[in-house]
Amino acid sequence: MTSPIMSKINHQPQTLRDIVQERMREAIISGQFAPGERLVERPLCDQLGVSRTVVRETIRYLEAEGLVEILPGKGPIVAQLTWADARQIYDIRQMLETAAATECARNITPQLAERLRAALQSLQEAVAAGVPTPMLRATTEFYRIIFDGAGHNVAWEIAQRLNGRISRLRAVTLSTAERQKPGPAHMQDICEAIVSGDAKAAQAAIEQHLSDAKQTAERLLQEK
Amino acid sequence: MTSPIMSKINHQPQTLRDIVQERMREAIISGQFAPGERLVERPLCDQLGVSRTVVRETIRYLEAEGLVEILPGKGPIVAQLTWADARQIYDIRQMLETAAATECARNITPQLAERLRAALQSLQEAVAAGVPTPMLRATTEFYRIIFDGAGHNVAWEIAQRLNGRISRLRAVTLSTAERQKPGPAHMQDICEAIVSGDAKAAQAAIEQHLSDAKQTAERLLQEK
DNA sequence: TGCCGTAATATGGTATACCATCATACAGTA
DNA sequence: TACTGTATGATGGTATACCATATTACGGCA
Repeated sequence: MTSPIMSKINHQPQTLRDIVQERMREAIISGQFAPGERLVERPLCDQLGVSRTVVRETIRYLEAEGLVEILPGKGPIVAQLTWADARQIYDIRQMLETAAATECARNITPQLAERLRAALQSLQEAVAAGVPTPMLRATTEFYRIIFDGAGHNVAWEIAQRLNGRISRLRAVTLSTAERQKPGPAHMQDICEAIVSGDAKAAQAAIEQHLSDAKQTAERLLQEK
Repeated sequence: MTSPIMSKINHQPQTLRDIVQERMREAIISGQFAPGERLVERPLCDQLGVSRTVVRETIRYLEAEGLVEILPGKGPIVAQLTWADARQIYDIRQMLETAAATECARNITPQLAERLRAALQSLQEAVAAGVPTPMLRATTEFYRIIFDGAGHNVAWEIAQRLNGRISRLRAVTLSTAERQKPGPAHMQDICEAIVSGDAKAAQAAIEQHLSDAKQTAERLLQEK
């Protein structure tokens, strides 16, 4: 009875909601809907082959996530990002990531170090290949390990949500900054600092990295 | 035509959703539903006099806020708070509040100082009266001014959401700690530090305050 | 008496129907 | 021709209907 064969089977009903949520979030984050664009429910339903119930519940969720805004009396639109908000998001990310890196450095173990190095490796390969999506994914994975190593799951959720809101900026900052060396170099600094348990250095590397990203983002948002 | 009488009238449709959202959030935060308690939709509908559509959309929103969890194949329950999560929440709050106080101190103006002092006054009166709800409200208002003065609206939203998740703890920590002097004293320290533009002192006061709250919270959650 | 199977019930998931409101377009009139 | 009023369509808000699943309760059988 205690054999793994007879352990509780993992039966996750995977509702339509979950699928649609995932798809719409991805669509917004990847820029398939422009900021400010109206999300008209019925066409979305046709497109996804589901009922309005599902789409509307999804919209409520994404609204709470900050990816969608509701214009009262009008309807949902894709959230628009101001520079004022973006700036704050970068600042908050810096706090969260710094704290996570510090704690992660404190908790460092050989296994954790190995995972970090592997993630860094993947990241560098993705950067070398130059394809945006895998780069973003690898970057996310790298940070996920840091937050995980720190035991900062709450902060991770917040950071992820914030990242969703600045996704458009991230896509561009990654493809410009990251490809031109400093980005991956920073990542390597961060990795090495954490692995060697040097919290101060990690903090500095993260600060450097994010202030670069912030600057690039500012240029982008200002010119628009 | 430029007279205020003929300016655009402020017509906000106030949907049932908004009302129900407010009510249910309040109900959860104020502890009218116990953590882990199932939120059965139909009874809620009867109670509130609305359709399941409205209740379900509200649940989706509160789920994203972290106040409600969905057990797959079961349904929604009031989110349960572990000490591991609570601890992180206090840490994140400390970062956000410290940053806000620092920035607020940097931006201090006579008007802002006046608003802060007034809020502190109200807070002290509420504490003197000893009624929990006004105390919570006054505390919230005090912090709101700090975040507002810092221009940290994004951080404020995050802090508010985190506060929702630890509301039960806050209610208790406020009624124990705050009434016994240190709480209000800390608030006064924070206020004075900001008003005099002393960011370092504000940071120290906030740290002191939150580490107290964190300790009280830990005792509470451990014993449960 | 205890266990198993089936029926009834509770409950969430999904689809659809209906209504109110707002925008738009068209037609009629001055 | 210009303006106004009405009709039509688009769209979100809300309610309801229906289905699938999971739990519970009860009754029959060994």
